[in-house]
Parts: sequence; structure tokens; C-alpha cells
Amino acid sequence: MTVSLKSEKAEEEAIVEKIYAALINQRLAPGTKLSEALLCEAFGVGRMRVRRVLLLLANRELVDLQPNKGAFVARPTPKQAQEVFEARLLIEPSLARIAASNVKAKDLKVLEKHLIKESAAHATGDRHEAIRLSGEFHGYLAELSNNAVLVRVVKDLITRSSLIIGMFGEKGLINCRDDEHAGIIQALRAGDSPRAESLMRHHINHLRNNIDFGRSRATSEDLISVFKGD
Amino acid sequence: MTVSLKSEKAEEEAIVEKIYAALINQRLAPGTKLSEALLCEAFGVGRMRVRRVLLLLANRELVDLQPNKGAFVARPTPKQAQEVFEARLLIEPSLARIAASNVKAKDLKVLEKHLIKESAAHATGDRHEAIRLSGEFHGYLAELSNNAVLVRVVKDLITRSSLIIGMFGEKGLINCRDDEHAGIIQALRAGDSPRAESLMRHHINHLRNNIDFGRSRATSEDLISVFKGD
DNA sequence: ACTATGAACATTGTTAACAAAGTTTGTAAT
DNA sequence: ATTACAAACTTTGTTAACAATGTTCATAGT
Repeated sequence: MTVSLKSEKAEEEAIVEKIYAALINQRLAPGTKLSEALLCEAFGVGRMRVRRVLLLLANRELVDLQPNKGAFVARPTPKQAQEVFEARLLIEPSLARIAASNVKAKDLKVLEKHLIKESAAHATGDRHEAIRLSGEFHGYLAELSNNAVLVRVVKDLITRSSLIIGMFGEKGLINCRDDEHAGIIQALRAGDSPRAESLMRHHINHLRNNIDFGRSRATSEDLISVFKGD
Repeated sequence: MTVSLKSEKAEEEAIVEKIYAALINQRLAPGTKLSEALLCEAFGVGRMRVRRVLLLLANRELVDLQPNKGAFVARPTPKQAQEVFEARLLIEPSLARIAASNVKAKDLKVLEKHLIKESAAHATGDRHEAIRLSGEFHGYLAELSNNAVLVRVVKDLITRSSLIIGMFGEKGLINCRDDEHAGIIQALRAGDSPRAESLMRHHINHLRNNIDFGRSRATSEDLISVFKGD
């Protein structure tokens, strides 16, 4: 069975990653209750494991742990939402600048291939996939820094951004305009650090301006169906 | 209204904070074993509580959780250490820039009072206290951003920096030269954002350059092995 | 009908016993 | 004396039962 050297630690991290993915995909809407029993069922693990996972997610402010009530997908407040984007605005442009001096030919290949997928998602109007791919793009860029600390921070911010978009929606139709991503890739290829930084700054500003921090819309989904494939 | 629950939640966070403080104070050296029984005794709480605290600390990479062996204060690798300082170099100068436009008169008062304490610690040669106060200074500055996300990130980096200094020591005698802090405060008072940013960048560069990433200092573990031959 | 009350139910939180792995200690053989 | 091995001990990891809290639902009274 599962008792092998595959340490329970890794399995636990895998569950965290799955929930991460579900949050980014917006298959788990803010406010959704994450009941222990259902998660045990969904992942086929004991309650203790599930509770640890929930604690970790709560620590990253992705779920809200209410005493004696249970765990719920976090519902970022307008204040928190703005903080997240302010943080991204502070970090990611500098990251893009660093990326422009670190980037290798093979990285550019990966990014360009990714960009094609993004365009396709936009073309077919697959909104969730577009959001997921957009986050992935920003994650790839962070990884070009070769800095695990920054990668971790940015990935957390990206995940929270998905929650935020789920909470507050978007004013416009598009979330990450793929042509802006294309421009950033162009700057990277040219090794033009200042331009990469500037483009990223404007890009995140666009993202932020497209979010309506005013009112929130919360929905709920069924847990079992969300993790059916796992 | 249940008082017990609130206090328990707070109590748990309080334990995390206490260990945080001990790490910053360098009263807990890297590699030190944090046995569950000992921590239960020290804080007068159950084992479950302690395990949760350790999980949270591990999540922040402040402790190393080795399966079936226990929890140990993290021993940052040279690579990790450089990543931490690279991250600080990327974030904190921008933070100083923002702080310069946000700072109020009362904030300046707090910072100046703090600076006096720092000078005193340096004067009396209280190295641990100086390190603690230096970290606190950087934390205060982060708080001027009014951004909980960034505050959290920076405080984690500061705590890890203490571990790093504990691991790799410093080439020079001084860790955070209080006169550099003084210069930053001066720039803040003048509302000179570019200067605050520039000073902070140089300051963190000095910090980093004072750390010898090459070899790690002896820890308690090493001491045991040293005494084995006697 | 609608609200209020309380009992039955379900879920979360805690504790304690148990299992498993690691560590130390003592003994015997070379 | 040193190494190898095994038993006793200690520490961590898991499980399951229990306690406490929250939720739902049925009933009764206005």
C-alpha cells in the first residue's frame, strides 16, 4: 500500500498542492466549507493528516480556521486584497528585472510554449484555465530568480490572487492579457532588465485596476466533485 | 462567548512568538533539538499543542522536522542564507521608500527612541540584544507600509537572518551599524524616499557582506562530537 | 403561520493509550 | 580495549475513544 519510503510527509505536501491547485483553478470558491470528514474521504487519509494540512493552509491565509466551526476557504477582505496586490507590485517587477539577466534560452522556450497555451485558453474563452495559466506564468518568472524564498512568497501571493479574483471578480473580461505577458517575454529575450521591470509593474497595475474591490460575491461548491479525479 | 477557546488560540500563537523571540535572541542555536516533552514542560501545555506549534515553525523554515527523530532549530545552508539576504535586498529598500512617504511624527519618535536603545546595546557590547533590536528596527520599518502581507514576509526573513548569523557568524564585530539606521531615520524624517531606499539597499548589502557564507560555526551538535574524544 | 425551546445529531477539539522508530546501555567475543 | 550485537529505554507517530461545541429538526406555545 502507501506505507513505503514515500514518506507521509510528501503525501501531506501533495494534498496541500492539490488544494492549492483547486484554489488557483477556482474550483474551490471563497467561503466553501472544508469539512474534515469530506477531505478524509476525498484523499483517503486519516483525520490527523487532514487537520495538519488545514493548519498549514490556514498559516498561509488560504483557509480560515474557525474554532469549533471548521475550516473555510478564506474570504479575503478588500483591505487584504489590496495588500496582496501592493506586495506583488513591490516584488514582481524587481523579480522581472532579475529574471531578465538570469534567463536562458531554454527558459525562453518554456515561456513561449506557455504563452501559446495562454492564448489558446483566451481564444476558447476558458476563463478558469486562463487564470490558472496566468498564475503559472508569474510562477515561472519567479523561478527564474533561482531563489526559493522569493518563489515561495510569490506563489502564495498568486494563490491568494486567485481567491481575490474569485471574491471580487473583475471589471473587464480579461485577467492577465496575454499580450502583456508576450511583451515581458520579449523584454526578457532582449535582456532588457529595465523594460522587463517596467512592463511587469504596468501589468500588475492593470491586474489590480481590473478588480472591483468594492463588493464581494461568494459562492459555494460541492467538495466531493471537486477532488473526484484525485 | 467562550473565553477558553480564545485564550487557547492566543496561547498557541504566544508560544510561537516566544520561540520566535528565542531564535532572534539566539538563545536557541541552530541545530538545537526541540523535544516535545521539553517544550510541554516549558510552556505547560499538552503534546498536541506543541506539535502544532512545531509544524507551524517548520512551515516557516525555522525548524527542521525530521521524521521519527524530532524537531531541530533549522540550520540554514549557505545557499538558503544567500537567498534570504537576496530577498531582503529586493524587498526592504522598496519598503523603506514607501515608509518615507507614510511615516508620521509619532513613528519617528518611536524609531528614535529605539535607536537610543540600539546605541546603548552596542556601547555595552551586548551582542544578542543588539541583534534583537536591529531586527526590531527592520520590523518597525516594515510596519510603516501598513501592509500585513509584507510585514509578515519581512519578519520571517529577519528571524531567519538571526539563525543565519548564528550559523555563519560575522566577519566584523558589528551586525547592524546603528549609524546606518540613524541615516535611514534621517531620510525618513526628510521624506526623502529615494535616499531612504538607497540607504537601505546599502545597509543590507553591508549586512550581507559581513557574513561569512563559507563555513558554518560550531553548534551544540558539533560540540558534542568535539568532546567525544575526552 | 411563526418563533422559541430543547433534544437529537453531527462536527470539531482533546486526551490517552498504543505502535513504531530511534537511542542508549550493557554484555560478550575478538 | 574495541567492536558487535541485543535488550531496555526514550521519543516520536498514529489511532481511537471521549468531551465539547455547533447545527438541525421537531415540537409546542402564542
